[in-house]
Amino acid sequence: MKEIQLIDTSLEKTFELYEAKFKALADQKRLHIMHLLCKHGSTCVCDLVDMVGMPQSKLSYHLKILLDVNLITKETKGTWSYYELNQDEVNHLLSSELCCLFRPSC
Amino acid sequence: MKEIQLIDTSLEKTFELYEAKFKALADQKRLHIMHLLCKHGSTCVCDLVDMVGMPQSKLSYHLKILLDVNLITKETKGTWSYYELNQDEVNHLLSSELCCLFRPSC
DNA sequence: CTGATTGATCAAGAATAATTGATAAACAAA
DNA sequence: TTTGTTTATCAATTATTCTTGATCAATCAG
Repeated sequence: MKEIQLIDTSLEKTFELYEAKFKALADQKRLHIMHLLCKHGSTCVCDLVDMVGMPQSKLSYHLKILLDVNLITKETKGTWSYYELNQDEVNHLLSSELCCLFRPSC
Repeated sequence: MKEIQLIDTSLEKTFELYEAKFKALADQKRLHIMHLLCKHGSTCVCDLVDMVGMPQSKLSYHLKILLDVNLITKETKGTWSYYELNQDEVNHLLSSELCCLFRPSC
């Protein structure tokens, strides 16, 4: 009984975690951003703005959502912020077919 | 140029498709439902109501969302509706680790 | 037929998420 | 210091999604 509770609790935490990750993935614009980061590697926000054609504040909003669930990483150099796709996270989450959308070799 | 357009268009459609699938996955309750369907196999709504402890209309709402993106299937027998996890779809979408959450053998 | 059960759908309200334009903080260059 | 650039954040609006209780259609049992 107690064990079952423990199992249920950890399952609940697991579902909570994946809910957050899938929420981040559940948006065309963010999938596009991830695809671009995959194709171009580490990219700064000002370049991304041109690539995706959306206002900077909107882009930052979506980048933060992806960053918060570890789907991308960020490195700041001076005034610039460089974002990069987190391949490991993508691989752990998605099927190999789907990973192909976010894999440079595909 | 035309080719690039074609590629972009199909990518856009691809992102649109996965946005819908990830939206369906982006909810604890629905992940839980999928997990239950995986563990118990084909299950009717009235039994699911007890398992998940949510009102029937709410459950039907979430089942429809999963059904619409093909993550589960439905078979009606008389008054009863039996739902089942679509293993193939899950496997095509998620990593093998993650699939384990929705695979009877794990 | 009558009455009960199953499950989908609807309308209204509540809760979340996305968008926008403006501002602020951090840095760089003159 | 002053000016310009880069990026994050904020507040307000808009849009989307979720929840609830009620109702309806279909089926079944008596």
